[in-house]
Amino acid sequence: MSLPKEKILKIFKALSDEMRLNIFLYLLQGELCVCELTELLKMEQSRISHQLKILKEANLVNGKRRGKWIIYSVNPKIMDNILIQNIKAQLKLSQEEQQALSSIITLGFRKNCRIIQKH
Amino acid sequence: MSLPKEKILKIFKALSDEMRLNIFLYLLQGELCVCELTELLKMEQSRISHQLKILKEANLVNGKRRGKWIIYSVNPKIMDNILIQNIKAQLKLSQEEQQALSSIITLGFRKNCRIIQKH
DNA sequence: AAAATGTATGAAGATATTATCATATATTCA
DNA sequence: TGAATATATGATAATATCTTCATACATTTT
Repeated sequence: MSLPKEKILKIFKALSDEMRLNIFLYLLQGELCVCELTELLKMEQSRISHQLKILKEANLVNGKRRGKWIIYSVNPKIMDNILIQNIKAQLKLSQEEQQALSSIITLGFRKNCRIIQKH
Repeated sequence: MSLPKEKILKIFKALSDEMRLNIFLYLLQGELCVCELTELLKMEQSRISHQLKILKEANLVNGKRRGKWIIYSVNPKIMDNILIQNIKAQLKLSQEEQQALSSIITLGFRKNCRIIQKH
């Protein structure tokens, strides 16, 4: 699948931020809820949400509600694009990131998640 | 050739600007001096130069002096990268842009270039 | 050598992006 | 139903990026 220049530009903009690129790389490994991303990136929830919105608007990811969580995953349609396939092939999470991801999954973090809420 | 995340990030940043993306697409078609880019993009010379610097720092292009001109071209090394190859394959100049490029080349614009100088 | 041409660059102002805070909303749990 | 949890979002503050202007520098032309 080939995409028009504006869409590609939007994708570049979305991925031109380290934090968003990391979120995208995590999601390429599998679906995650916001609280899991908050834990993985050690950043405030609202910050994550804002970044997710930008990734969503670039059509890179989408989120669907499941219970009280919103589960984000890579938009399957965008994976038809060879550019995105190459990003996946070329960019990998670091050992530590991969490790952190694994523990969150195996420990079932989501079930007893406690988000850093300030209020 | 595979590139580390920081380099890819820098490339995304460089290409996340419409003007820079266009410059890069033009240069994918062949080398151009600054005054030719100024003509093609209808933008101020210093603006073009600043943008070229960012593309250069991302290792996407490089410039070498030839007479009084500085000729920019795509860094051949970066073309080893499959991501960049896909960008080239997927993103094309519009008809008008392609047309403008052709005339600049065939008319030998560079030789009697007059840059919009304000001073 | 002086003038003109082509390009680069630092600084300042103009814009855009991002982070943070406060709060709203939806859902679940007790 | 009320409290707690998970997420989203608008507004503002903090930063970063971009544009423009003035000018410097290298080369060429006269």
